[in-house]
Amino acid sequence: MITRPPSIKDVARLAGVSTATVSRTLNNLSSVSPETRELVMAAAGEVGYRFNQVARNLRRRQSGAIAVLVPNLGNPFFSDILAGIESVMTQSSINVLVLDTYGLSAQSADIADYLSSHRADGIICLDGSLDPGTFVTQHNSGVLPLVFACEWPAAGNICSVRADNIRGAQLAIQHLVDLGHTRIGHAEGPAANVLTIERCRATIETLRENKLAVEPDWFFKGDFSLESGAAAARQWLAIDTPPSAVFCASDLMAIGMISELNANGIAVPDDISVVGFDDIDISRYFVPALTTIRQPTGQLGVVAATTLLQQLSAEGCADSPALLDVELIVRASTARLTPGS
Amino acid sequence: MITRPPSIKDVARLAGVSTATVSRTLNNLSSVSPETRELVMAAAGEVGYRFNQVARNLRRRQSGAIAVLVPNLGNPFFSDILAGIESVMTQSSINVLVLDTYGLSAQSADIADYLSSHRADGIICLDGSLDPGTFVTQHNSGVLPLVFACEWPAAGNICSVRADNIRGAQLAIQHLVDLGHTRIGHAEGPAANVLTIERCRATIETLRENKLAVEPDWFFKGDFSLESGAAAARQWLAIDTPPSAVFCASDLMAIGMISELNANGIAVPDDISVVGFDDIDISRYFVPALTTIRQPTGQLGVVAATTLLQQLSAEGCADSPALLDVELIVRASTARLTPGS
DNA sequence: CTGAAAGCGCTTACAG
DNA sequence: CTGAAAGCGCTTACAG
Repeated sequence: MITRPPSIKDVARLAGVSTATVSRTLNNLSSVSPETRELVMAAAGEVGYRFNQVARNLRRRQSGAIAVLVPNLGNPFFSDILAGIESVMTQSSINVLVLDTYGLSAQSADIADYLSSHRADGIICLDGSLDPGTFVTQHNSGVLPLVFACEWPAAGNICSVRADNIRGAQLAIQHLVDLGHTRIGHAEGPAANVLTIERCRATIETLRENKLAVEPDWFFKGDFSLESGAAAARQWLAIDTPPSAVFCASDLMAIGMISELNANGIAVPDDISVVGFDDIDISRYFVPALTTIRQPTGQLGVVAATTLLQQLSAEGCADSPALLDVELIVRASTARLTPGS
Repeated sequence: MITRPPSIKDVARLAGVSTATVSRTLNNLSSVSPETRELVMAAAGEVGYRFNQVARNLRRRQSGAIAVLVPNLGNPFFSDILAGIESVMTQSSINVLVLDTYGLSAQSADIADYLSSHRADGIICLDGSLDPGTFVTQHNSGVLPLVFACEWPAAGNICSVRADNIRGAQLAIQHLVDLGHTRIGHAEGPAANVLTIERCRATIETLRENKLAVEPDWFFKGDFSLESGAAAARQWLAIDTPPSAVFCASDLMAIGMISELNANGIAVPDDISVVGFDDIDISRYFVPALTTIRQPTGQLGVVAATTLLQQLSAEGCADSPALLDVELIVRASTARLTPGS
């Protein structure tokens, strides 16, 4: 025979106290006497009591969950951030909902609908292309507590945590300059993406500071993906005087590019130096091992989660974005410019 | 001034009907007359009504969420499965909670605790090392609806969806045999893992069927990771008569192995052929492009989600596990055995 | 330190 | 087709 699971009512009855006292005990409120506490805990154990989060959430008018909007779950870079977020939230006993915005981005109404039905108390958004207006779903025209991580919307003053993309691009370009390269190109991320814009701008500025040419033909459009790296390689192959070094906006692009160059008889780093961005796990095992800019991926998730937690406890968000350090990792895909190349 | 968000009570008042009627309208129950329906919808729009899932869930004694237990979120293979699950669940308006079991596996009590507080209505577990007993958290000593995907517990008759690992290993080994290899090794996944066991067993059987040696020294212990592939390479280098071909239990291991071999002057496929397993995105861009066994990763997630949905609607689960097809993808990391190697 | 009671925002048998 | 009412399992001012 199927009975319903025990509630605090059953615990209260067995312990001979009120449900209020059971609740206080379960919540570790100090106002419960040690004797009563023991009584309640014993009763809870005896009836096999299991706390019901849904009931608490309804009463507290919250969902007990935060939503993470991921542009593309399949991308290891994003899932690493997600792992960082998850580790923090689990400790706070907050549920982590994942939403893949891939495909949904177009109709962000879907996302707004989803979030508007009181499913999440806050949001971490890894997709900078999403209009923050999407999240204005609260009553009182308020916005759900919201933190952008990694990417962020170009407009407005939104709470965000970021890697130092400017410095990343500077490090990459300066590294190539220091190796003697004078013809340096850049394989870009998706147009309009803030990361694309920052890395691209810093690339150009650093080239100028070094009095090097900024040659439009050496800037290849892409979208962070493996395939767009391969496409950049094909463009490179078609250029009369191609750059001797290319800074790619992601490791995946660098890998795609090197792969396609290789298939066409161009050797890295002998014929061309390539720098990536991200330092995903595979980079150090790629052949050649990738020189790249390391982002603190997991840390990005951890800080974003911590920041959101602060917002949830009404502490607000710092005015300026949290900027996390990046680091140049020199491996085998870059080399000193040799006369032949 | 902060007011509370409108509830069906507010909608009912404005529409001049009962909350029951509002609820029926919102749930698209046919028993509502078209006129009333319109009245209600108009009122809902006017007050800016947003449905409250938490309240529904409490009333229906459910959580409206399923939990996905992932051994390691950072592994692109798992996040691809997660993406498949997410796509199905979102359509059914069910929340997807992610739990990284990395680190928690030891104290599976944590997981049991988490799940026992009525947070999830069902579970998809990608971690075969987790004891299904962990999920016996329901009252009536019932088990939460549960589907294992990709991995599964060795003991018992648990609902699961799997790739055809046996056939995958057969395809890999037969491919190497067909290329003329006679000394064939295997880089294994983690000990005690069902995938390791199945792939290993099928490897041995296929070698025997082809009357080839099963040489213990040619079986390298690993754990699916890049680093364990590199470790296998170091072992390979230390062998007097090493195998001329190695089947790796994962693409990551294959990549790690090839990378380390390369660093030691051994060329793939000239000196040794290597086959992977999974066909992760990067495999076709690796240098050399990986010959591998393709698993229908996203599909694995989709089928697991669909299966769990069936269980949730009390349709139960098929007795035999769902077996998804795998496919041999021949690329550049394997080659015909040449006299020199 | 503890209890009685109201209430979170829904759903759903029951009655009409 | 519709309403009145009970109830999901908690929390929390209020009173003592």
